[in-house]
Amino acid sequence: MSMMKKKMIYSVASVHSYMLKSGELNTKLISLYANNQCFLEAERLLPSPPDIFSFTTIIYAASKFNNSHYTLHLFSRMRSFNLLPDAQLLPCAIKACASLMCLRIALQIHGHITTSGSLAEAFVQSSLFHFYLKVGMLDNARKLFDEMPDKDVKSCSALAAGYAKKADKSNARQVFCKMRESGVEPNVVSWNGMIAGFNQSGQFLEAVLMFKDMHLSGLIADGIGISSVLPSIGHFVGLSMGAQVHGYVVKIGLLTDKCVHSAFIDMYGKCHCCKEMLTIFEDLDHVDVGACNALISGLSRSGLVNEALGTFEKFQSLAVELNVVSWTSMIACCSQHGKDMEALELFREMQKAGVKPNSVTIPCLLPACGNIAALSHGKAAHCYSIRQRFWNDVYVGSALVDMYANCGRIQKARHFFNMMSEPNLVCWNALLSGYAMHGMAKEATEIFHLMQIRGVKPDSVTFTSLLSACSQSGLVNEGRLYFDSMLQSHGIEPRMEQYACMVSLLGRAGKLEEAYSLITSMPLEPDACVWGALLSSCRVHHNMNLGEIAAYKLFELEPNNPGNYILLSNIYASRGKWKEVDNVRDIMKSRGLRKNPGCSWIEFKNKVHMLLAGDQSHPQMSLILEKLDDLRVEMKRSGFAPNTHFVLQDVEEQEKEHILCGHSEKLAVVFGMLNTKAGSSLNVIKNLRICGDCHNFMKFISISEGREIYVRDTNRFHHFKDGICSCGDYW
DNA sequence: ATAGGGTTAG
Repeated sequence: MSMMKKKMIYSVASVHSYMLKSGELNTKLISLYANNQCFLEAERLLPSPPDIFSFTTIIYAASKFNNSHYTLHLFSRMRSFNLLPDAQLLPCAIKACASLMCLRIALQIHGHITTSGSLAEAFVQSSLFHFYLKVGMLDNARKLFDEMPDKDVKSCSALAAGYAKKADKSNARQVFCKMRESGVEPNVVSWNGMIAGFNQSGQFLEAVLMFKDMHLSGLIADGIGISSVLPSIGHFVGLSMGAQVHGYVVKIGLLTDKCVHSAFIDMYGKCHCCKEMLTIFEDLDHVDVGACNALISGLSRSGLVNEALGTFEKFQSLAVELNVVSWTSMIACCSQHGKDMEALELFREMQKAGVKPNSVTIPCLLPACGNIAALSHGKAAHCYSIRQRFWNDVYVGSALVDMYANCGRIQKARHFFNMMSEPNLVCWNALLSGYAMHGMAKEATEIFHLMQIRGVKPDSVTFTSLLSACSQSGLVNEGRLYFDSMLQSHGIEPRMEQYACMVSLLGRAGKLEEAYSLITSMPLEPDACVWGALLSSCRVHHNMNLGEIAAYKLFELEPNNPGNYILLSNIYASRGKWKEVDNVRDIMKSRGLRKNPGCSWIEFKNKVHMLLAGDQSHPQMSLILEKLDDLRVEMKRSGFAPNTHFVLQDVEEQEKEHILCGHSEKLAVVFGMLNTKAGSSLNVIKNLRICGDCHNFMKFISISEGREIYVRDTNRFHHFKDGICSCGDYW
């Protein structure tokens, strides 16, 4: 307790004892205690039965000091004595509700106000109006607004800004224009409210237009307006306008405001102008957290992950007080750029540093858990969300659904989804993509129909998941119907992703010609994903003609992606066309792809091997064996690590796990092992989680029962049973 | 007795 307060109590106490002696206990004394924030003492002095005046005195004081919980407590206590508050007291309670976002009590008070007729009082009306604005119940606010006898600049601007914050362009504009028409000119605060509102609701163009209109109306922007419009410029309009505003700000001398600085750094970061961003940062007099955070996110946005990490560490060593935003940005940066382990580590350090993760931190962290199937970390984040009561946040919720699905726990994802009270489209999509990833088409279509029943409008992402689920399960007719319904029933123009899904759907089902004619007739210029889908299908069905067409398209579109060359050579190999295989290899070489053929060659070798293991009576058996030996020699000669598959056959059980962890081509190894007679090999990889150095496509494997195996690549889980993948692909 | 505007993380 401060000295001041101690002294105060001391003197208040002596007055108290004097008054007790003289028997003059009254509201003045209560007021004395309450206005010095000694509420318990004040409450103790309430007469019995308490009267309305004493309560009023304490409530005023509590409200004056923004003690919202206490204000509401007194209010309910007063009501428990059947004392009715007079109108003057109502705004205090409503203000407390607003600061606590307590809707329930506010609605009760509103009811009381309506029945008691105190709504006629302008100040009661006004406080309720602002309450509804604050909690975003615009319809209620609007009703009160329309009944207001005199609508001043403040209420008009507040309502218009409220609509802007809700992205309700037409209402925002309407209220704003009406205000001007009725002769009330908006001031800088009114304009700023509109700009900030539109910016926050993602109406970037609208925010910029408002800023321009303000300028045209002859008003000069202040720091708040500038820092509200800059993010929108960064998002939407781009550099030239940003630079214009920069000049304008320099001219009017506003480059002293902290937020303006951060906003400029952020704006240049969003436009990927790292040089300008750094210049502004270096010119700062004082290192401000906001500016640091904007810098980190700017570096991250341009993919400069190491620079961002370095900057972050530098700030730490400079003892800059890094806040939640700083840590969260850094975690987001890592999990977005493949540094998943680092993200988990940062989350730990953050808590060690005493910075409390919030509801934004969790959805930044969870993708990192999902990427490397770090289920225990994901679960810990889930528990934390429950303790902090933000598991019902839609961002947290969808990230949790995603994480569980990525970790192979699709039932858990569904279970969690069912518990959410108001899942939004992103949550539904997360669940749907989880089912798609697990190849559970039946569940995916059920979810899609449930969405319709619940009135959730699907978007492009929804259809990508739905179609990819159909594609994996071979539901050709259903997939076609869904694809056609996109435009016809839902008004969504199919995009590249959906075309790629359809090509894959038709292709996997063996309808390669149909897939090809879809490609040639599509209204968009097919990209690498579309051709890639065709090439993969051609590999599955050993279709050389279309495979060549697709592959050569891909060699143009992504000449440096070794995967395409490998796919084509696999098709040739499956047909025993060894000369063509060598040709492809030569093209690779000529394009400088020799650097890392190891992985590719092992993959190729394994596929040949799979073919061999799967079909002992292959007509070209001897040729294949011969080729295999050649490759083995070639591998050794090029100095690559010992061929995992062969090594595994020769080593002791306990060494196998070690070898698996150190190699990138585990997947093929796993497959190979399933095809070998040795059942014992399965024990070695049981529950083995591979993370860290492994190849992008092979993040982890999990094994359920017996000879069934689940393998996840970047997009989906593959279910292998007795060496056969449910999706029909080879691995 | 109440009341309008800001940056950075998803």
